Amino acid sequence: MANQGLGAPPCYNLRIAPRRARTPRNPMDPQYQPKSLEPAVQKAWEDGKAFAAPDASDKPKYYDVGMLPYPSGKLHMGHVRNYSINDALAHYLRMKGFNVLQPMGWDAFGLPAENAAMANGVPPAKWTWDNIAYMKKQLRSLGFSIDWSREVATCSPDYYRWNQWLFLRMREKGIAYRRTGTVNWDPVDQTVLANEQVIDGKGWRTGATVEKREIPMWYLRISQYADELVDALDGLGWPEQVKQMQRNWIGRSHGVAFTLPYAPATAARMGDSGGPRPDGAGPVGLKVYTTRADTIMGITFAAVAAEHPLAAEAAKGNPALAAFIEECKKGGVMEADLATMEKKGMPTGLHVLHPFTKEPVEVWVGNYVLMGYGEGAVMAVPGHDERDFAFAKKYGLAIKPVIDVGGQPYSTDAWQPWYEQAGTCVNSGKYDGLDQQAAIDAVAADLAAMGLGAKRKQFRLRDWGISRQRYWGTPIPMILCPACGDVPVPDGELPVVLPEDLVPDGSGNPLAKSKAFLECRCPECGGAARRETDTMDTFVDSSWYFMRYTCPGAQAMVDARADYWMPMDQYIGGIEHAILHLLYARFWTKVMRDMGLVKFDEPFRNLLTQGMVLNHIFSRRTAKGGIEYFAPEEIEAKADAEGRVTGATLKADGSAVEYNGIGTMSKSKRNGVDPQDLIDRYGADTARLYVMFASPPTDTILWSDSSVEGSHRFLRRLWKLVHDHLAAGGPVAARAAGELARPLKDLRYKLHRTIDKVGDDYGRRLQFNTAIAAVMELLNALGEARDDTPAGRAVAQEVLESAVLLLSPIVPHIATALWAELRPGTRLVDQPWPAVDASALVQETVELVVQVNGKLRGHITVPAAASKEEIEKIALASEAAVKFMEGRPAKKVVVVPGRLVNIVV
RNA sequence: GCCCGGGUGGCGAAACUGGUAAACGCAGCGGGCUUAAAACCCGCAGCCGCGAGGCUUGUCGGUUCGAUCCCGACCCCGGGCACCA
Repeated sequence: MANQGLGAPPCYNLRIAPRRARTPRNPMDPQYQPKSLEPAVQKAWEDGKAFAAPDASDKPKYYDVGMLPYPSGKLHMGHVRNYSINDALAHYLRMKGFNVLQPMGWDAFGLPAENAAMANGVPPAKWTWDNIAYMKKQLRSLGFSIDWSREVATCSPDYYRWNQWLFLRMREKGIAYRRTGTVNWDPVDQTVLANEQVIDGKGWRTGATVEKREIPMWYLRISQYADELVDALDGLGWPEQVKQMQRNWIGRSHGVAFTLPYAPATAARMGDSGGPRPDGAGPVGLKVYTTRADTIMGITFAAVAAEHPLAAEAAKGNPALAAFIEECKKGGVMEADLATMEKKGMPTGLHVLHPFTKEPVEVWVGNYVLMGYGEGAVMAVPGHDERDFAFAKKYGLAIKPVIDVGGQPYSTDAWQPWYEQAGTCVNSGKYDGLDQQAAIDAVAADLAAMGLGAKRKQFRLRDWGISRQRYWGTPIPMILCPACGDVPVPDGELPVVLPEDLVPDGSGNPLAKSKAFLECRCPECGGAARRETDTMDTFVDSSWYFMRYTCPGAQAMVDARADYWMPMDQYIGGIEHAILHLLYARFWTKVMRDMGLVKFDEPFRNLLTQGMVLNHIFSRRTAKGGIEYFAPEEIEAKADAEGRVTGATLKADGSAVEYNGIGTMSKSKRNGVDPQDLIDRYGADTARLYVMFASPPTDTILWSDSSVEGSHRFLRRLWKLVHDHLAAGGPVAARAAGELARPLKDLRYKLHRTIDKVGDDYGRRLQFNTAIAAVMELLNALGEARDDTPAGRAVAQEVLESAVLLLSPIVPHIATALWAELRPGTRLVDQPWPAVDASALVQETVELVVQVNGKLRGHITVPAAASKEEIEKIALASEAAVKFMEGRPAKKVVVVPGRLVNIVV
């Protein structure tokens, strides 16, 4: 408008729409318009198949996978965070010359689909496939460099047939087997409940008190691989934290298993003499396992789980005990609940004998003894085991200290953490004075000599129960024949296809009511038979999907292409999967290896566990006693001065709701944040930049959308810097190495330091927030060093090209557009990662900090090559040193080259 | 309860191997540009103190010339605990 009226009658000017000067300019838009720019860039990638990964290449391969999403309906911020990290690495490694594969798929079986079906009557299959379609659109709009030709949905028969096939192979090898297991039972709905569906010991829909129930289930013998699963952790490029969690989970311990012989009356009751068996099968009595055999002289009672056979025997003719055992069946099976329960018990009236003193020891039933670990029975040493101690205090049982820890005084008044530390045996007869290991060895040897026991390696890890009494999962390919028993479905009849039109109603598995599915012929005798209606745990689905990505359409479970891509180079997903999913997938891989299907031992070479994206959780009880959740945006929350939420009401009607603290974003708790608003308002690049800049990937973040604006502002600034540079004379050749005057030399120093740092952040540290900050600093420095001379413009060109390349893994759309303008005729996707110019990093002087007694007092500038002695001299002569030494002599001078000088007076 | 993490300005964070605490950004304040607003640009900014200076990384204690970082105890928050995924 500045040239309004120039050379033309004003009346015409009013009619001409674009009143801006029509100077020849770059065809690109001077405004940053992600809405139009991003789809155009995405289309160009798609048309050029820019991210299709060939199954063979001269380049080294890099297989980069994000844990596949559950198709819950919409993406949430956790997904954006996860796949933005994956994608940044994928782009970075492509630029570093790797053949990169980044695939995507769907963990499509699971409970939420059944819940949705119950809520609105839509079959789980339709709900799931609709969600997949929507979420795929969202992922595409985020512009991730995914090779979509390899997509896997675990609910498609082409995929789950191989779950069934491998299950049958495992059964043949005895890895899959059937036995009873304990489940949560809702007595009102007459159905098995998932742990998640049990809230405070009650069914989530009915509010009824949950009970434990024993039912037959299929198990996979993961315990057979326990040693290898522990030992192989050492060689993995995983966070130490995750390896430690897996080690503790597997819980390999070295202890002693032995028998506490029955006392004579008990032996008679148990129908046995109490002596060694004539058949040599070992002595009869109560079998226990302990890692603390050194405390054996401190036994004051024994305790068994409520489910232990001895408890059942003792309950005969003891109504009080029978009632207690019955009471122990109340409540769910969750370990957290069992462990926090008040310790309760009851004497059985039965006795065993201490193996060495032969004194009678009373056997109790204790609700804190787990049937699933060891022998389901323990020798109780309240003096040195916290749980035994609490139990003994409650029931007035004797507490006998038998370990001395550094002479500290023992008191039975209250438990002290050091009571369970290793020490020296006391009050232990012949073992007195022995240290822990010597005592364990001696006790084990004596028990062995008596034929009562031996050292044993024990694991905490239990076999993997895969049976689920649910519809929306992989059918277990077994047939139950009244004549032949359990009969496997023949390979030729796989897959056993899950019908997709059933709608669960909350009263058990609809497969069990579907004649079409249920009724079949026995493959062995041809008689009428029934199909197994249990389906597989969805962790089966996620135990090998990453192998199937590598060989889409394979006629076997996997083919040779899996050997090219696997093992995976980088796996990224939430820390909540640190144990179960990652352990099961490792186990599954080893089984496949032992069957000759794959050649590697471990599936995931490197692992990044991203922190959770957390949000507030609000809920309230329903009239029936169940629970319902509310999204944070439906809530008006009140907070105290420290920002803690103290109360909350529903915006709609002002009714009170309960605040449940903060927790991970999930569909079931309704506290996920849909990133779609962000994408619609600011574009994918801003959303991606924001999640990457907010914090390091391993940190948890509490959701807040307040600083998104800043990320968008930065991209606009970048856009403007490039366009201002080009407007001042078009693209020029970037600065090559060579001598420059001071401000430009400093700018190039900053540039190449930044290239070095950003590469290190992407490639080694996997920390992106600091990489982005470094580029921000670089662009700030460019803005300050405005220089329109040819040399200045050449350095500016180099800085801008580099900044675009450095940011491109995180914001690929804007980077693609800006690159096309900075280097017309070339494409960003063809560019390598920028190289560091070592000559730009040479400096003549360095600035050091001067400290007196460890406190910062001033700065000195010294030649980069100065020796420690020279630096010390300059520092002592500096103004700051003279002032703060106050004439005192230096007792000591610490020189840290490149950092500081500390003068101690 | 057990196992694994975390706690730094008003907020997100940085400090990578024990060496300048608070880079980079958000929010804020002051100024410029504008008729005005938006956008943009410049500047200020941990706390106390007029200042010199002192204090500050959940709390308390220790090691060290020097501690956000190592050690001990405690408090709080998150993840997992085997049928949520």
